[in-house]
Order: sequence, then C-alpha cells, then structure tokens
Amino acid sequence: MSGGIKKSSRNINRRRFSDDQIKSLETMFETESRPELRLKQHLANKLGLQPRQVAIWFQNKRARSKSKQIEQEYSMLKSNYDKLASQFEALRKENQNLLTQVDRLRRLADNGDGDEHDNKNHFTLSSSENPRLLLDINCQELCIPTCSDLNRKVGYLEEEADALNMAQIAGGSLASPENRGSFDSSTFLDNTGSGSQWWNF
DNA sequence: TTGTGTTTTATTGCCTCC
DNA sequence: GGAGGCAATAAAACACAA
Repeated sequence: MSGGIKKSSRNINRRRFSDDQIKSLETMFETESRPELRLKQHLANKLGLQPRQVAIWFQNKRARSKSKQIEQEYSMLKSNYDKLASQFEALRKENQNLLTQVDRLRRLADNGDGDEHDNKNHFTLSSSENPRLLLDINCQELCIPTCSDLNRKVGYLEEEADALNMAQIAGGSLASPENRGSFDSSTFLDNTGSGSQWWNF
C-alpha cells in the first residue's frame, strides 16, 4: 500500500452520513452485524447510499465494535487482577504476621523448657513433670494453641511461605510495589486453559 | 484562526471459503 | 477464481484548546 498508486478519495465528494442514515445502520447492525448482499442493497436504496458504502460502513462498524469489546474485556480483566493482587498482598501480610507470632511463641516455649517458673506468661512448670506436656495442658486451659499445635502450624506456615516465595519468583516479585505494575496477569489466568493471548497487546 | 488530536469514510492487499 | 471479510492505513471531516 505504501508508495503504490492508489485511487485517491480526494476527488470523491466525501461526506459524513446523516444522523438518520447512521441511526438506521446502527439499528440494523444490532440485529445483524454481517448482513447479506440483498439486505445491504435494500438498506442502500432506502438510505440513498451505494451498496458499497453500506458494506464498508458495516466493515468499519465491526472493527470499531471489536476494539471496543476488547477494551471492555481488558478493563474487566484489569479490575479482576487488581482485586486479586490486593487480596494476595493482604494474605501475604497476614502470613507474615502469623509467622512472626509463631516464631515468638516458639521462642517462648523453648525458653519455657528450662525455666521452673514463668509467671509472666502464666505457665506453671514442674521439674518432676514433662515440661512440654504441662505447657500443652496449660495452653489448652488458656485456649491458645499448644506447642504441638504450633509445631504443626509452623510446618504448614513454612510450607506456605515457600509457596509464596515461589509465586513471587514466578510472578516477578508481585509483592514489591515497584514491580506490581509489570506483573504478568497470565500467572493468574493461565489455568483457564483458553489459550487466548489477546491481553498481550 | 490555526494547530493538533480524534473520528469516520474509503482503499488496498491478503486470506478463506465455496 | 471470484466474493466477501479483515487488518492496516490514508485522508477527509470534525472537535477543541490556545
């Protein structure tokens, strides 16, 4: 096309279609976006246009409609992504807090093993009993997680932290604000199995 | 009025389908 | 091979700020 001789439209008295013409075309487009030749000819006669003009109008209209739809889908996906990203961030923070708590409690429990008395934490330990067992019992009375609970949770949370770290690596460190904008949404969306890659434009 | 950005109409070339 | 669709693009028409 570039550089080639092409029919100039400069000699054509090009005018925009009237509001009524546009309205009729829009109405038809709503029911049939790809009308048959006969319908196009009928519409052209009715509107005082060339059938070719009607055909071109539908072609351009389809193109506009398509790009509009893509825009809408993009903004919907972006909004979903933003929601997921903020949920992820909240969970990450919660996880971090829980890990900190677990660490603090674990230290407390470990220190408690050797102490006879720890009034500060209301743990009553006796040298004649299994300290950890007693600690567990007191924890139950206090309605807080027991040491064995904590150990189980520590394992779980550590696994979760690993998973989060892996997710960060896969997602290009989503958690860091400076990189969040560049996070590839396909990390979240790939499992749809659709294979569509239109969001890569 | 004019420069500039956006929208709309039209062309071109390629592709697919029958 | 012709008809019709689509993507890319040109160019006219239009909107609007300065």
